[in-house]
Amino acid sequence: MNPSSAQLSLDHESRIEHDDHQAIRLWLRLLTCTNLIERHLRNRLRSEFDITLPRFDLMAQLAREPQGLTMGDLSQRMMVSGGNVSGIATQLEKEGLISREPVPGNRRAFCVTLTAAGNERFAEMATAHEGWIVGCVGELSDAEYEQMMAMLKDIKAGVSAIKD
Amino acid sequence: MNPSSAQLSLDHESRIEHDDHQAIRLWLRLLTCTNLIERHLRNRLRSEFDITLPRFDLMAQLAREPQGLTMGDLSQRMMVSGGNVSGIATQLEKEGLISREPVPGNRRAFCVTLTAAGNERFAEMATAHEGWIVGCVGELSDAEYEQMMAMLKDIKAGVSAIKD
DNA sequence: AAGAAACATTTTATGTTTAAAATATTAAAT
DNA sequence: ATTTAATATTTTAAACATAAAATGTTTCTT
Repeated sequence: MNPSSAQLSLDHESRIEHDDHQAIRLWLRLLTCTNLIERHLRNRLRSEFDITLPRFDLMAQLAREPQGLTMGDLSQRMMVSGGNVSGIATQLEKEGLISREPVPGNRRAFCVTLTAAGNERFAEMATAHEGWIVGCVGELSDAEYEQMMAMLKDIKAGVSAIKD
Repeated sequence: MNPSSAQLSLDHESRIEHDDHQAIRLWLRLLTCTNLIERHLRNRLRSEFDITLPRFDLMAQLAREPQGLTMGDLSQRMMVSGGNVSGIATQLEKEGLISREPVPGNRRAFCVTLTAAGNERFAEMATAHEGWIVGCVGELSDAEYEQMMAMLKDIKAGVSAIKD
């Protein structure tokens, strides 16, 4: 109940054992950092713009592609299930921030785009959002940034190559 | 609908714009990597051990502390809300993998421990789990590992210092 | 001792997320 | 033409997650 530990904080990394593999330590630290940043962004979006992170995420993907994306595109890019996108899109549509229109040549697909209101709203949020992220990971030097990006690129490629 | 992009994959990073700050690129890549690994672990745990990641997570924290942890300890270390831990613990208890017993000197707290069955079950999973993680992030050299750990440590400290 | 404050947990209401099934459309192969 | 397979989305059910309220316990202050 009162574990004597030399650790500074209690989080995912608390579960590390002496003999754990390097890889596990790295993974748990990675997970902790991502969770901390994600929580921070989530809280800020809520308190300052009254929006959830998934909704912001969907809008961010659309802001990048003015011509629109299909539901499947969004699912892939947001890295969540299709059913999930369906629910989020329904809400954003109800709020008038996105529109879902049938694609002329393909009656299966829907083309999702930001409405004028959505664009305006997203622009407001994007600036603040960028500031928060710089506040989280902006302290690294250019060299460190390059190193980190390269290592993460390798990890990403490796994991993507794994077939479940 | 068919954005011409030089990118290799479609994920969180798809929303990067040319003029985005370094920090945003790093954050989105970090998020992508974590999501990919987490999804992989989740799929494996389900297909090979029929358990969810949160339940495994809770058991992993307990395996590290044989004397047990309180619900509050678990909430902090798993980085999720107390109510969430309550629900997960209820299920694991129902499955006989953990036990929740009152603490002698403190009638507010509960001491949560792995049962014998829970210990046995966790041991089986832990070996496989370590292998999966090594497969995800084990390709880095020792030097790279040290660099990454150091940078993430700084990020973690910085973000932890932010008061919402 | 009494009241106030902090603590530990559970419960409730709401929302998110996934996997899987269901529905429907399109494309390919007989 | 018909079947088959692949695609795109929605719906459903179960699990997960949070915030906030409720309950009960302990500690602190007076």
